[in-house]
Amino acid sequence: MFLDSLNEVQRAAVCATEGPSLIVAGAGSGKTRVLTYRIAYLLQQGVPAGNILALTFTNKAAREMKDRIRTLLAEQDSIANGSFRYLWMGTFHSVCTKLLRRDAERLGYTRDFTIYDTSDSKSVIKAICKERGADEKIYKPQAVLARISMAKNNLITPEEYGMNRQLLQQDREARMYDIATIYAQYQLRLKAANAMDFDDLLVNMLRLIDQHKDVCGQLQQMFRYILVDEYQDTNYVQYLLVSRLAEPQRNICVVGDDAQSIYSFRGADIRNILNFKQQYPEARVYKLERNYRSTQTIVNAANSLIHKNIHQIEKTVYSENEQGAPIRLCAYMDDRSEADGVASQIANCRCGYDDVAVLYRTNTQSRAFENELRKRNIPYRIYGGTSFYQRKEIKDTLSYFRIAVNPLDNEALLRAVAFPGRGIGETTMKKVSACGIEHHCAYLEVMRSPEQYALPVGAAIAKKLRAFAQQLDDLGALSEQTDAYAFADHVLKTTGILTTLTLDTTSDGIDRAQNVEELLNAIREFVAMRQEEGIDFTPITDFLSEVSLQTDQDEHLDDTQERVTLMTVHAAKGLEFKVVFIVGMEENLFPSQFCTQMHEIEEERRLLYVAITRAMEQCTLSFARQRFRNGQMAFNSPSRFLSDIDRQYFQQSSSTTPKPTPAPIAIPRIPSAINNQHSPITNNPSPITNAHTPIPSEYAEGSRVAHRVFGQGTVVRVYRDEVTENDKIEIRFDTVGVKTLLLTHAKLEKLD
DNA sequence: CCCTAGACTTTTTTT
DNA sequence: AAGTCTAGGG
Repeated sequence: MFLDSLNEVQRAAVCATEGPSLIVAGAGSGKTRVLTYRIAYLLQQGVPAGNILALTFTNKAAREMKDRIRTLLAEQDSIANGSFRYLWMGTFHSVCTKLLRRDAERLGYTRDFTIYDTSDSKSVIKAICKERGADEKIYKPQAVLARISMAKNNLITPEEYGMNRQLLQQDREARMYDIATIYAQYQLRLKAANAMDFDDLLVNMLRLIDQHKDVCGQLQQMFRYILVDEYQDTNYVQYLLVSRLAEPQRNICVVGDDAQSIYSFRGADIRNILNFKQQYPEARVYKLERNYRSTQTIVNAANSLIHKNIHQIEKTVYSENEQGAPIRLCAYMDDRSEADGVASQIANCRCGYDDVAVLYRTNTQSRAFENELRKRNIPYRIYGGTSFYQRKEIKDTLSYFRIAVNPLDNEALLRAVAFPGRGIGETTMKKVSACGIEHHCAYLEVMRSPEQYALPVGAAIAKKLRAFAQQLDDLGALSEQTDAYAFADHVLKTTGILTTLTLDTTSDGIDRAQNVEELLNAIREFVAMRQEEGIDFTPITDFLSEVSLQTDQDEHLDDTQERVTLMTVHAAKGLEFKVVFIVGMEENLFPSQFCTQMHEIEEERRLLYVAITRAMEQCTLSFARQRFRNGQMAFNSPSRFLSDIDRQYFQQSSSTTPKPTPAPIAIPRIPSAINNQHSPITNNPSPITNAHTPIPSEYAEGSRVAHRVFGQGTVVRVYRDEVTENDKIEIRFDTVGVKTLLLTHAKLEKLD
């Protein structure tokens, strides 16, 4: 029997299928294993796959789990093998989307509703703020959206928001007095556009089951077994959703680790897991405390760190693996030498590239490592950052699909109008949108018949508007009859997207054209895949709904080459690597500069805990004494967390070299006391770079030139900036002082 | 209306 | 550094 490979607690947790269970799973304790075995076990017990709902937090986790179950069932040669694909498994958001599409009409949406991503949402908020004449310096779209999102995650309606003293007080401190109204308008706009944002997917799902008892009953009947991974990262709405669906059978199994809760910034509430036992008094609790992944040194070092947190569930994670190598700590002069040092350590590493990961706090840190790895011909794979579907050219192209499927999608319309340029400008679209809002109709509708809505535009523009509306309407009609691939191909060719992109022969422009080609390929593959599943007709709407929640771009990059993995610590959750480098261990970076309160620092500490426990054999921490950030050099002291880790687990330094050295050196002194004070970022006005080479030019040093804006001046020098690889000219203007301009762009006139 | 050059701002993590 | 915003010229 396949349960033999589990330890006792694990097996018990797998087999306790009836009633609520809480599995507290320490890092590396085989949590995913228990979940996958549990599902496989259920299937083997004859539970139909369609009755099982498994919720994960990221796409990656869902994919991983699916693969593992597939493998497990294949090994077992199980009869359950075939039904595997009827499993309900995915992120909260993707499962909710699928369920919502079936019953969207009940909530006043069509089944083709659009999912607005963050940039769509921000754009809506920006428009609202502008219309209201709000100060853009204070009402930053991102900040406003964060407030709205927070409210939604806690199921607070706009009306409730307006009456909530605590929220209003917080807003007052940020000098935003109007969030409730903006929130209300925002919701109206989305509804009118037949669109939901990420949070709406969850909130509306909850509304659906709360307001429609039949749907609720049906889903409760269907999901007889519910499993939730990473339960410590669920927010209030997710908690309510799970609670509702689990009634009345209460076959709910949640898995999590409070020590790995790292998503409170998006509303995750650790109390969900802490209070589970109170919510389900009959729940069985399983504690998985033995770590199978890492060496004792790594586990103990991580423990010593996490014990510095005040709030935690009592739990002893231990390893019976080898003691293993000590944790290494490397100090570098700057970010570049850090990347250089890590790359050279990777090059000399005896293990395969697949076994190595470089983990960082922020996505922007990846660049330095990319450069150094490329220099050494070390293949790497980068996760996160701006995903394929966020790129401008892709978003532009997708907006044509979006509007064809959902003519109310105003954000898509605004994008489509702007690219490729067709003589309909911002001013005109401002009028169109104002008109659409006033008449409570889609912007597209206004464009169809501008005169009917008394749009104040000239006849020529009205004609352009009508023509474009007609084109989009035609696409809409076509999208229903044509296969996704044929449709996309048609859109690319008839709207001028392809021609415009191929016109640009700069290297970036070629990239963009290729990206769009790749999108077309992805659609072709999608259609082919569906065909294999026996679905003959795949309209573009199916592709859109599949793609809108997809964030990992290079999933289909299934090459066989071994690669080093580069990603944020957040993205690394749930993964493991033999060798892990955790870089940028500096104050104001890790922990992030934005945490001020203790609970935020504790979350960052948990984040480092997650990072360290990804390592199986070797873990190396590093920091730089100075690094380029936002175009300036920043000096930060080593992270306070370094002194939270018990010294005995570090490699003891044999000699202390005070000299700056490019090679990793043992840090002479770990900051001893906890430094509660944030050391401010020091700005160095003149970065210590000597990468400016004089180049020959028609503008001699000391010669007089004239600029159309800055007036006359004297050339100081002309040089090549090795960092940016731009040729620059520095001029001392008579009236405005010294300016540095791009040589190729500056429009200068020589004076003799 | 559209483009360009220059100024100005932004700072985390993800669905 | 990189992206967004704006003024001004075409």
